[in-house]
Amino acid sequence: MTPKSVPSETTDRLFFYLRPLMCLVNEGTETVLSRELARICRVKPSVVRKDLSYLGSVGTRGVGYNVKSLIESIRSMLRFDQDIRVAVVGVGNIGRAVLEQSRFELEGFRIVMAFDSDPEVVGRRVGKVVVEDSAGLEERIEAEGIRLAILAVPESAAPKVARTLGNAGVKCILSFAPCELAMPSNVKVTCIDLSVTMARLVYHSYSEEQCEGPG
Amino acid sequence: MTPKSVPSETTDRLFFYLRPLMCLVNEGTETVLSRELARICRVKPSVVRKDLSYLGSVGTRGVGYNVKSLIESIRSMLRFDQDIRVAVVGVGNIGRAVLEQSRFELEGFRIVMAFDSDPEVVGRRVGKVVVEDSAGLEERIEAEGIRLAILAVPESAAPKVARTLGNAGVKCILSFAPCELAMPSNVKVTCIDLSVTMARLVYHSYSEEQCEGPG
DNA sequence: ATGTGTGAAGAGCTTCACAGCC
DNA sequence: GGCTGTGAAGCTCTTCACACAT
Repeated sequence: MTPKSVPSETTDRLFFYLRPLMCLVNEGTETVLSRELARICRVKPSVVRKDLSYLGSVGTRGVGYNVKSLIESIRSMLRFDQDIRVAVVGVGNIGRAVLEQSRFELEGFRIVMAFDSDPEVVGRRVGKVVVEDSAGLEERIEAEGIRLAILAVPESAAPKVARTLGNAGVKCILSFAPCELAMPSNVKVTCIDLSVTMARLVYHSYSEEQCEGPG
Repeated sequence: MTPKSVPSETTDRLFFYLRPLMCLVNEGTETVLSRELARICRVKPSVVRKDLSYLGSVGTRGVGYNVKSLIESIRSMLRFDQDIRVAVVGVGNIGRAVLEQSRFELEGFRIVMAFDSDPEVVGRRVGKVVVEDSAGLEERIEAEGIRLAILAVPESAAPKVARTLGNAGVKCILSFAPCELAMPSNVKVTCIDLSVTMARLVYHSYSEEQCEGPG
């Protein structure tokens, strides 16, 4: 039971608000109106206000929302108030891209380990970590108490590696392999599936065309 | 106005059903029950039946659904019955990963062009295409009538390149740059935002824990 | 007997208008 | 005056039970 039953759409949007808010704070903006945040995120102002109302009364009537305290409130509600430690498994093209993304640190993630089975890659430094041998994966991840792993291994290896991660106590897997991982329900899996994403995108582009086309 | 107002959640799930259905067809399975498809996709059988009912009466009572004709029906409704031609812009780690993903062809996508501005990369063959110079991007994409582009350039370059793509007539952009592209409404943009995805994943893993923990 | 197709009830989210506070 | 906070209405999606087809 959540304290007051926050709609899941609302929590999804709260995550989404965080990035523009951090941009605003970097630009030195102190206050933001529901109208502005709505414009940036392409939702309605009333949606923003309703969503933020689940945080309590975090705004000031007649003035708007204080950006910094808004970020804090959101991160607190989303259990995102301390850095999340991440392990990357598989250092191919995708794994490298993730490891070299320095932005993650600014956004509350810390990549603390990377694994690969290729001797060519093991021992090399990529981003801020040195790639370790997959052989020690389970033990190392369990020892470090890693909650979230990014799975960037070939599809053929994915289910096996995922099981190992589950045994090591990982609770979340972000997978780039577009296949069923068959994990128990206590391990949450999200799959980045480009085919599905692209197909949806194209579909929606046709629908819009119909709506906006000349009558 | 859609013919009979298909819920957007339903179209989303229909895309999602396609992959397991194609696996089934590859395994030689001819018939599938709503119960099985539901188990694979982790939804309820009644959801599957309701979703598929928007395609018309595509199943046989007492028997199930014919896998092949189901795939055809779904692809037809989703306007996904012919290959989608794709251009990849930016051949760094992510661009390479996309270009080398041979799976896309099996799933209805054909990557026909790739662009980069780095002379080191231009002219090289990656996957099935030869990387072209970004200088010719607008002209080439317009000439080929590309509808969907995958944007895998550094964040700093993303908005500018996106504008060029828009001018070239692209209708859909799948972006890996986690930033606002500020496109007009006739260009649909989907952003692969790992930070948001990871944060949501971790959040949900905590909620589950509460529900399933020992009372 | 078995599994699909569907109307109607129910749950959840969105929207709007305006009260409340600065 | 200006913008937030919110209850209630409206809408969309989900769920369930059972009629219907094989």
